[in-house]
Amino acid sequence: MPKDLELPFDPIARAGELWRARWGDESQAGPMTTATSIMRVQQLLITQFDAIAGRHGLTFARYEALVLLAFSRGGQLSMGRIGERLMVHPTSATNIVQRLAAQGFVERVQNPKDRRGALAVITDTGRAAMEATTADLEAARFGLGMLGQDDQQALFSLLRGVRVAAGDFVDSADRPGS
Amino acid sequence: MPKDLELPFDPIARAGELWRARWGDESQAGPMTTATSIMRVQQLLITQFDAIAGRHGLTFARYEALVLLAFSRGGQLSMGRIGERLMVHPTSATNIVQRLAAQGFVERVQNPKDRRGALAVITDTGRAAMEATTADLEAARFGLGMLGQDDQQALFSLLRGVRVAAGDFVDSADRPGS
DNA sequence: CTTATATCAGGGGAACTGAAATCT
DNA sequence: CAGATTTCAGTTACCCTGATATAA
Repeated sequence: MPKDLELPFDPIARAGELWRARWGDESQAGPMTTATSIMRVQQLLITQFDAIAGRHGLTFARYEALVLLAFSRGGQLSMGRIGERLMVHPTSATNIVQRLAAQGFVERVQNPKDRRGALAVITDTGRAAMEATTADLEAARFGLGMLGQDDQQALFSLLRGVRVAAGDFVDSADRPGS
Repeated sequence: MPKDLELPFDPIARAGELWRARWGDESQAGPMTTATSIMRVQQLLITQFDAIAGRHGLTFARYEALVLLAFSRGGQLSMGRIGERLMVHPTSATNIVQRLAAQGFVERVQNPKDRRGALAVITDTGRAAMEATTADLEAARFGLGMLGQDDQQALFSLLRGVRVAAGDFVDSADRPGS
């Protein structure tokens, strides 16, 4: 979706003004511009991240899978758990792992404890690609270097509220009775 | 990308802890978790928006194009301007308009002022689909109904900072000399 | 038998590149 | 002629659905 063309005005703010003019209702223009901003910033970040990961033969999605494996015990995980933790469909997990395997970044082995199951195991070259990508992403400060630590923290908290409300996970702080 | 599976913990916060444990460096775990949060929230929103637009035969991308046309003089715009304002590649603009035209939501006409150019003109049924989708999105408060007006405004401002830094548009407030 | 795990086949919406046609 | 506008063809990456094989 990306594009970099520099407009002399903020297109999102302008859309908000049109919205306001048409419905004269700040209560709708606000959420609309904020939602649009989230989408635009995501687009800016993913473009940047994919470019960085691409320098090491990865996409950001595949990089995330490598990070997950690298952080797991023995560097291995079943397809099911990968899908779960990456929040993608099981067939997407299979697909991602197949691509990584074709590149030699992971190896597919049979799960000895469940012969239905396959395990993805990160290889040394996979670990190296992951670490090189990580270093570059850190150097780019994950595209958010312009935010001070307070702003970055505030942004995380606000977004966390959205995720909790969407039922993304059970916020244990929401269950005082347990 | 979506999935709705409810985990008993915040997977993003957990990834942040692992990051912190490995590199012992808050300055990296913070931006990383915040960036991941942006991506996840975008995913939650786009899934919801696509579902709503789908009730009216649209995707969110096509809905955005209809909104743009509806707000334009005469309800018409060239492919180039559509791509520019939607921040998508020109070929993507062509593609979106072709799909809308196939549905009868826009009509393609020759630009009388530039015979190279085509114009997309929104039709009455296109306008109706757009307005029905808008009503549903507003009812859903653009997926951000859980945020108070202050929080919503704060979120917009923080994201605006990211957009400005990325050079998405020229912030006139950044040019005191002009 | 039911359930779980993973894969395969197939499709959709979106984005890109490169090349071409058409017009200014 | 050069440059702009749009389209076309082909590719890629991703995510999904539905059906299937295999094992728990």
